[in-house]
Amino acid sequence: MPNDQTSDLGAFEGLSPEEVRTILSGTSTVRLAPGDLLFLQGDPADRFFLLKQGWLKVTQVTADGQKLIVRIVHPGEFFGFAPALQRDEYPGSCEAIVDSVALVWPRNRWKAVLGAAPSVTLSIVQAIGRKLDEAHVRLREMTTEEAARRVANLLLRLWSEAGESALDTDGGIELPYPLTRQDIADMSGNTLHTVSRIMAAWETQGVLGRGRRKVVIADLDALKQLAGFDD
Amino acid sequence: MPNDQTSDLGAFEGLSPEEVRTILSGTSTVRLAPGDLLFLQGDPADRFFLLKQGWLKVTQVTADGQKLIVRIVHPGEFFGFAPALQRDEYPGSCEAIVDSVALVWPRNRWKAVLGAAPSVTLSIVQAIGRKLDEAHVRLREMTTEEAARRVANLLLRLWSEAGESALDTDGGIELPYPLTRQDIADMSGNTLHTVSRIMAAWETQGVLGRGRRKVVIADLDALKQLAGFDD
DNA sequence: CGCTTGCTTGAAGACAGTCAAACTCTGTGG
DNA sequence: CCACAGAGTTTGACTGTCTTCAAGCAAGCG
Repeated sequence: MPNDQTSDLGAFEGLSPEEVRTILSGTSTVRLAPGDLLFLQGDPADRFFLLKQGWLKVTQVTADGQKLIVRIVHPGEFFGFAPALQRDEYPGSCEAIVDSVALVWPRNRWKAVLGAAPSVTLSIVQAIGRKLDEAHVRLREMTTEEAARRVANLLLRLWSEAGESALDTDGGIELPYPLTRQDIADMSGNTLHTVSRIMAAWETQGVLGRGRRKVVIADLDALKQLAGFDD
Repeated sequence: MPNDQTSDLGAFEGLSPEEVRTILSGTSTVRLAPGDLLFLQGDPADRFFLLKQGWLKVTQVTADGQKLIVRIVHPGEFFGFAPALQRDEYPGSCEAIVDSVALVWPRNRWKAVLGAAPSVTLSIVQAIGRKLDEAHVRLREMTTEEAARRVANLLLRLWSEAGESALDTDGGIELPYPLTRQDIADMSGNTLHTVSRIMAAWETQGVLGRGRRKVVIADLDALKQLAGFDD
C-alpha cells in the first residue's frame, strides 16, 4: 500500500542554505485554531501557503449551498496556490481542522520559489500533477461507483495519505484528525444520512470502530474488499 | 518531418531559438488516424506528448468495464505526462478522435524541458494547475448537480475550451470534433440513455441542433440557463 | 442492399436523496 | 454535580431521479 508522502518539505532537502533562504525570504507564519478560516472562496488570491503542522480542509460551495470537501491538506503540502495559476480569487475556502501552522508567501514570490532550484520545480510540478491524478481517480469513482464503495475508497485514501501519522489504537487504525459524518459525506459525494447508514452497518460488521467525529478502521482488509479491491 | 510548426504553440512563445532547440531536441512526431490508440491504461509510461493538431480523448476504465472520459486534449496542450509524475504506467488510455499530430519526448527529457526556461516552467505548472482546478469543479458538479445540469455544464465547457476552433454553422455553434452520445455520457457521468433523453428534449426546445456524432449549440444563452447560471 | 453503428424511446425497478424525528454524547453553566 | 443546550448521529418512511432492461428506428458504409 503506497504511503504517498507528498512531503514537499522534503523538496527543500539537499538544497544549499542560500537556496533555502531564497525560498523562505518574504515568508511569514500563521497559526490557526480548529474552525479558523484561512481564506474564503472568492477572496483575492494574494498569498500561497505551505502547511507545516496540523490539518486543513479545502471546500467548495455551489451557488445553492451544496458543499464539497475538495481535499484535506497534510503537513508538508503546498495549498492555496491559486496565485500560481494566475487566478484572482481562491476557488475554495480553507478551514483548519485542528491547531495548525502554515508558512505564507505573498503572491509575487511564486515565480522565485518555483525557480529557486531545479529540484524544487520538479517536486512542485510532481505534487500538483499527483493531485491532478488523484482528482481524476476520484472523478471516476464519483461517477461510476456506488455510494458505499465511494465511502470505502475515501477512507482508504485518507488512511493512505495520513501515512505514519495515522494512530494505532486498540480498536484499530485511527485517522489523526477529527471528521464528522457530514465531512465524510461532503468528501464522498453523499448525504449525511447515507453515510451514516453505511458506516453504521460497517460498525456492526466490525469493519469500523465507533466514535463521534473520528474514524477508526478496525479491519483494513475488509474495507479494501468493500472498496472493490482496486485501490 | 520538420518541426517548424511548433513556433505557434503557445507554450513556446517568446523563447529564444536556442531554448526552443533545447526543448525540441530528441523529439519525434506521431500521426494518428481517428480511433488510433496512442497509449493504453497500464502501458509503461516512457514518453510524454504535446498535441500539435487534432483532438484526442483520454479515458480511464474501472475494473468492471465502466468508462470515464477524463479529458479532451486540444492542440497546444501537453498530455500523457505521467512520466513527469514518476509514474511507471499511464493511468488512462489515449485515443485520437480525428486525424492528429503529436510531438513525442522520451521520458528522460522531462527534466530538461521543464528546466529549459523559466517561462516554460511557469506555463507548464499553470497548465497542470488549471487542469486540477477544472477537475475540482467537475468533481463538485458530478456530486452535487443533477444529470441535465451536468450535461449542460459539460457542453459549455467543451465549447469554451474549443475557443476559436468552434465552427460557426447555420444552425449554431458546432464543436470541431465528433462526439457520440456515449462519449458525452462518459464525460458527464451518465448513461447513454439518460443523455439521449436530455439532449433529445433540448433539441425539440431549440437549444441544440440535431446531428449524429456531433454537437451543435443553437441557443447558447438557453444552455447557460439550463446549466444553472443564475447569477 | 444489408449490416453495423449510433440514437431514441418505453417501462419497471433500485438506489440514494429528502423529510421528519428521536437519540446520544460532550461540554458548560447554574 | 446535575441539568441543559447543542452538535453530532441514527433511523424510519417516502419519493424521485436515474439506471437497467428491452426494443426499435435511422443513417452511413461496404
